[in-house]
Amino acid sequence: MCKFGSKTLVRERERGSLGMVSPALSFSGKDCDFYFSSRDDDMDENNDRSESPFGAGNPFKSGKGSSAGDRPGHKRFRTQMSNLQLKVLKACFSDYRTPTMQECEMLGNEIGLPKRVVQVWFQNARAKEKKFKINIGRPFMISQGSPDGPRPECTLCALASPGAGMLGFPTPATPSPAMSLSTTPTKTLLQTPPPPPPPPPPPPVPS
Amino acid sequence: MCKFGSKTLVRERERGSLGMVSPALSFSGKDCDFYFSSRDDDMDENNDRSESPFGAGNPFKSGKGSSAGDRPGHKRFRTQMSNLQLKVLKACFSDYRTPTMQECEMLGNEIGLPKRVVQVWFQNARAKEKKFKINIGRPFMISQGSPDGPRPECTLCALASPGAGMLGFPTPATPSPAMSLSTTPTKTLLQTPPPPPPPPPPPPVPS
DNA sequence: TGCTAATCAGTGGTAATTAA
DNA sequence: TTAATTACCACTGATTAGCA
Repeated sequence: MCKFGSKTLVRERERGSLGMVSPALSFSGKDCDFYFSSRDDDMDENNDRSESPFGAGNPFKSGKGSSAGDRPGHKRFRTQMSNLQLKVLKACFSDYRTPTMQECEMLGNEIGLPKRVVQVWFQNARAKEKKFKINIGRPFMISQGSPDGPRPECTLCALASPGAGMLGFPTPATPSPAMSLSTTPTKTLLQTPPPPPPPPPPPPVPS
Repeated sequence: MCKFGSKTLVRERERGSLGMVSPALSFSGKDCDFYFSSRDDDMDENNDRSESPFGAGNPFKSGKGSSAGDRPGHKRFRTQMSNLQLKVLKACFSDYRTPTMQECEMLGNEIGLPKRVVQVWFQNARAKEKKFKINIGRPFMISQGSPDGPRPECTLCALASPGAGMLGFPTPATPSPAMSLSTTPTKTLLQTPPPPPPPPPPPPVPS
């Protein structure tokens, strides 16, 4: 089984092209260096966006092809996100924790970060949130309406509360199997409202 | 280790389509721009891909007889279906599980996917369904009213699928017992009307 | 140092292939 | 065609490592 291979990202998930109505973030962020890790697991594709409003000065992309990471003596690049970028990311995160690749890409374009970075940020954010929840929920003192408590509500509909910030999630700290519903409601990130909901039923083959 | 299922989410979102009525798929999907997958390793893609509603990019795989797949170093192309496409496919699947070649072709045209992809999808769908059926019939706790599927929705809000009939397609193909619920009903949040909560998308950035 | 971006390693779903 | 495999790919959890 091949575990990972490089990925060519050809994938297109649900193309949010729909209407991305994104709020046009026109930030003037400042720095955003991307680096590319071309390691296996991820793909990186650097979309070249060298001119994004967020400023992209990419330091130098490590040569990519060759695993830049394993290079001893090579520093790993660490993207320094601007406040603005973080703000946007957090805002989005409160809405949905697991954007699709495509959404990551769009969002990345909006704020001037490579898709990969956005993706990683979300991953880390999810991890962080989870860890946090577990911590507070653990110790004996769970009694109470614990903040994170096992909220019976459904993750589907209970999106995080807007103001909630990261912890807005209902998901119980414990990943109960049953819950694997993973809250990820993937939806179009930037709330693209475009096409109404139309699940066009399949026509029984137009014969 | 039960981790959560991952991705599944992207796909099957709400499936209330059961009733789906008007088909009307009039997509013009056919564009099919194909991208040739870039090859070898990383590279990336970046260009935005097509814009058709379906986006279908058909990679036209297997082109020549030289089995595209066996080519070492050559990645096998993997079609990434959009939600819309999946929705349609599932809906169709609920109607008839074994469409003819012709039907596959027509359907493919409607949604912008090559006949072959449609055909394969149906094959896999049948296989998955079968597997699923076998699985649920076994393990403990199957009690539930629904013979076919786990109901992912939440009772609180009942947001998810109303009738959730799962079109005949039990999405959860997960083998793991515990996970069987992982059907992640991902739904399109976007359209979730419920919470008026205005998810602040990306803040308008103060320039 | 703590926070967190990036990476490593492993898991699971599923599109595409191959065998029967 | 079905059944079994193979290969792709996004995700999670755990680490590693940069920088305030």
